[in-house]
Amino acid sequence: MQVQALAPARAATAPAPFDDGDIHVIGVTRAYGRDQAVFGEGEPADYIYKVVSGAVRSLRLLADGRRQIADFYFPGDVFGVEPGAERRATAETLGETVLIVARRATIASDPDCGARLWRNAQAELRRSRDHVLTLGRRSAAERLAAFLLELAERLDAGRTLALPMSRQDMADYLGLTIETVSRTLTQLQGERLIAIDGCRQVRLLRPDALAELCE
Amino acid sequence: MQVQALAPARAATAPAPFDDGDIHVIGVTRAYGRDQAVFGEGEPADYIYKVVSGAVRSLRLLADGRRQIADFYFPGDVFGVEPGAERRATAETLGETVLIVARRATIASDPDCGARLWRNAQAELRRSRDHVLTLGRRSAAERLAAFLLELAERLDAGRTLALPMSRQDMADYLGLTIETVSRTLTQLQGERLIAIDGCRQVRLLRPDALAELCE
DNA sequence: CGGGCGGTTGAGGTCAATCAATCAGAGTGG
DNA sequence: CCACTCTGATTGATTGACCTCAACCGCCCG
Repeated sequence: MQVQALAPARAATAPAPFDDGDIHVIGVTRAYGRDQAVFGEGEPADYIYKVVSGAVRSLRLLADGRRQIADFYFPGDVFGVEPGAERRATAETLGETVLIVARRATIASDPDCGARLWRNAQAELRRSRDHVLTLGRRSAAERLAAFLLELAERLDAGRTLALPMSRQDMADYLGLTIETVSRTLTQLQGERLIAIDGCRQVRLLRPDALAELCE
Repeated sequence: MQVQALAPARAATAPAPFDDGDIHVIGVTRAYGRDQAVFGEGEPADYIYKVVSGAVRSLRLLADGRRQIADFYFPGDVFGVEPGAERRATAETLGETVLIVARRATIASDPDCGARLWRNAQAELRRSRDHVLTLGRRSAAERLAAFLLELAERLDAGRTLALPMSRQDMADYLGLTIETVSRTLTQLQGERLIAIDGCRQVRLLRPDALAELCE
C-alpha cells in the first residue's frame, strides 16, 4: 500500500494529442511506475490526464487511515478535470502506467470543450451513482458481482478478466475488507459463477447469474 | 412511502425564466404535492427542472424493493439533466414543492450552456463522491454527522435545521435502516452534539464536534 | 533455503439489521 | 372534548453479516 510519492515519473516523451474519445488536447506522454501518486488531495489542480495504458485509482482517506476508492480509470479515460483550484482526491497508478498530461488551460481552447467536459463528467457521475447504490444497499456478494461485471464492460474483456488491482483496492472500492473480498470470491467460485485462475485472473462462468444478483 | 404517481401536477402558470444560478432557461412553474413522482426510471428524459421551493429526492430501487437515495435537490438546484435519452433514476417531491420545468432542447440555445452544464454536473459529482466515502467507510454516527452538516450548509440553515425529509428518506440516503437512524440521533442527542425538537427539527449544538466525527 | 508479500482461511467479536412492541402526533368522528 | 385510528418515530431484544485478529499458504526473489 506504500506509494512512492517522491519517485520521479519516468521520462516525458514528445508531445502527443488526446486523439481518441471526445476530449482533444495536446499533451505530453509520461510513464509511471507501480503505485505512484499522480496527484494528491489538496494540491493545485493544474493538469488533466488521459490514460494510455495501465490504470489509475482515485481515492480519499479519513484521518484514521480508512480508505475509499471513488473510481478507477482505464485506457481512454480522462481524469483530473476539476472546477476548483484544488484536488479533492488523490490519484495513484495501479501498475506500470502511461498517461497523457496536459495543462488544464489547454482544454479551454477547444471550441465546444464545455459540452465535452460535460459528457465526461456525466459518465463519471453515472458510475458514481451506481457506486452509491452498491455501497448503500448491496451485500458483499452483490457488490462483487456488480464490480466484476462493470470491470468486464469497462475493460472490454469478454468472460476472461485480468484484474488490474489488488484485493485491497477491490475492498477499498467496495467498502469491504480484504478478507471479505477474498471469502466472497471463493464463495462465488463455489457456486460456479466465476472461476479464479491465479489471483489476478477471473473467468465469468455465468454472467447472467451475476447480473441477476445485482437485479 | 406510496407515491401518487398518477395525481396530476397542480396547475402550470405563466412562463418563468431559470433566473438565478448559472443555468438559464425559459420554463413553466409547476406545483407538486407531497411524495409525487416528477419522473420515473426508464422514462424519456425530455425535460429539465429547477427547484423553486420544497425539495426533491432522486432514487433507485433494486428488484426486491431496497431503495437508495442518490441525492436531494433544494431550492436553486437544477436536476434531471442527462446525456442519454432515458432517465436512470426516479425523482419524487418530499413535500409541497414548486419546480420550473423546461424542455431539454431549450437549454442548448444558451451559447455556453456546455460550460454551465459541466459546472452543474461537477457539483453533483462532488456530492456523490462525498456520499461514496460516507457509504463506504463511515459508521452510523459519522454518517448522521456528515449528513446533518451537509444539510445545514446546503439549506443555508444556521444551527437550527428544519429537516425536509422523513427518517425513512434519511435512512435510504445513508444506507441505514430507519431504526438505526432514530437510535443514532438519540445517541448524538445523549452526547449533547445535537438537540431534537420534534422529529423534523434539529439543533446542532456542537457543529465542531460533528465535523470532527467526520474527520 | 529463508524471508517477504499478497492472498486465503479460521475463530470470535461487533455494529447495524431484523423482528416486535410501544409511543407521539395529526386527523376523524362521536 | 374525548376516544379512536393511522402514520411515523422510538425503543427493546435478538440475530446475522461483515470485521478483527491470527494463523497459514503459495509464490517470487534473493
